[in-house]
Amino acid sequence: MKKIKTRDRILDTSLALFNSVGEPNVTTLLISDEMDISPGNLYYHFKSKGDIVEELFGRFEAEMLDLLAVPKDVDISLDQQGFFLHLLFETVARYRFIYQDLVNVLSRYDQLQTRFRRLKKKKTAAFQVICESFRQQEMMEIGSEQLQALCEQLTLTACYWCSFDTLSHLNDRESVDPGRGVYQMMHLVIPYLAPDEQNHARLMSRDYL
Amino acid sequence: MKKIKTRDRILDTSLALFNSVGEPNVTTLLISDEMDISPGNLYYHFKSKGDIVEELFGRFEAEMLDLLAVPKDVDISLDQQGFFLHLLFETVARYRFIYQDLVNVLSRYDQLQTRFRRLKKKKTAAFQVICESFRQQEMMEIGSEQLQALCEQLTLTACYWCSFDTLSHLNDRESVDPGRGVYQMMHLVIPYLAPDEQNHARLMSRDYL
DNA sequence: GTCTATAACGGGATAGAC
DNA sequence: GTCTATCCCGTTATAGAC
Repeated sequence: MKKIKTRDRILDTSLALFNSVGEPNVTTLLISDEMDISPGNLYYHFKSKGDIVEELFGRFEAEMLDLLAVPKDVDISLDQQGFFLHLLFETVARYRFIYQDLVNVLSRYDQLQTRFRRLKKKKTAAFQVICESFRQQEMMEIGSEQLQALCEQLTLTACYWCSFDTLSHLNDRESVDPGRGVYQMMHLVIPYLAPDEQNHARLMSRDYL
Repeated sequence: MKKIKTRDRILDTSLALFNSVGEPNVTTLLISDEMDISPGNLYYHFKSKGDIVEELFGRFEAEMLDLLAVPKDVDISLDQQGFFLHLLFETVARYRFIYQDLVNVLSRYDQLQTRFRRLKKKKTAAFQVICESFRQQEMMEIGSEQLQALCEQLTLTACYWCSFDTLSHLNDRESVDPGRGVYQMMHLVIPYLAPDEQNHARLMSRDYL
């Protein structure tokens, strides 16, 4: 059993603390305390708290970009979409601290703003590709104005469902169930699906509750 | 021209600053500086920064509760709903600082948590009443499972649209256009409306762009 | 009611020994 | 690589004069 490097342990515990009590409420002292190392040691590995945040954001960004690289002009099935949504919500949940105080976090680390916005655009684009595929397979019927609104709505929900959900149970902020989010997303799409697909999607969505 | 009381001026400037740079980034010094009064003077009127936040939240809460008191068993027209949404978004936009760093704000002033959650529930309930009215007028056809998902979605959007929108233009955080939010909300409802109403709603929604 | 001055605190960050 | 001790600064909050 290989020993995990201190640097990585810092990132891991930081992430856990950020998620559970919110990034602004986490001091460098708390992090080092939790790990039973000295504050100085922490600053040996990272020259500032901001650096930790940025590196965590970088990880998130990389995972998301990887996930959002949806191939164009390929037939996407409802099940594949469900799986995609599942992964998406799972990833967001793992880095939920970013979204929970979004404006605050982005305003303090301002190089993150453009990167975050790019991510948001990619998200919308990915949903557009998926819907486009559905449309080509004649599984979906939707006007272009509605499509635009739908994809925006999907992006909004992908970003904020996790925060919205924790509002309902602010007590235990450790565990987050991504299922409900997937369920909501599917129900956004369902009205625009062809009748047969609607039933399929409805049945599928229940598995996520 | 009557002189505005200092106490109220503090609340007003605080609100403006909170909205434009985020509550956590606003110090009591900044507030008093902006008003050209001394920090001590500020503390004469409010015993802490938290008190200012709480009083502003109280105002928001009162306005919202007033707005959300939708009468039951009354026929609601699409136009009335549009007006309601407009007021709703306008109010949220005026107190958008609460939502922009929601988790952070709620975690630091923990008595606000339950109050906020109650507000959220009332929001969902109000949407349910409206949809119920539509259904009774046979303007809307929707299953109870979908209805639940729809109302949750409406609540989510009502809460977060404003923050989501400012992400697109983080430069000027002073002005917020509530129109797009109303537009999105309408497009959530449209798929479940009867054909005639759909057209009406679509036309209406464009006015908000 | 409003001001100035200052105390008290907490968090981020550094220096230097081991 | 890790530790202890310490500095610096911003922020909240208070004391007391006007």
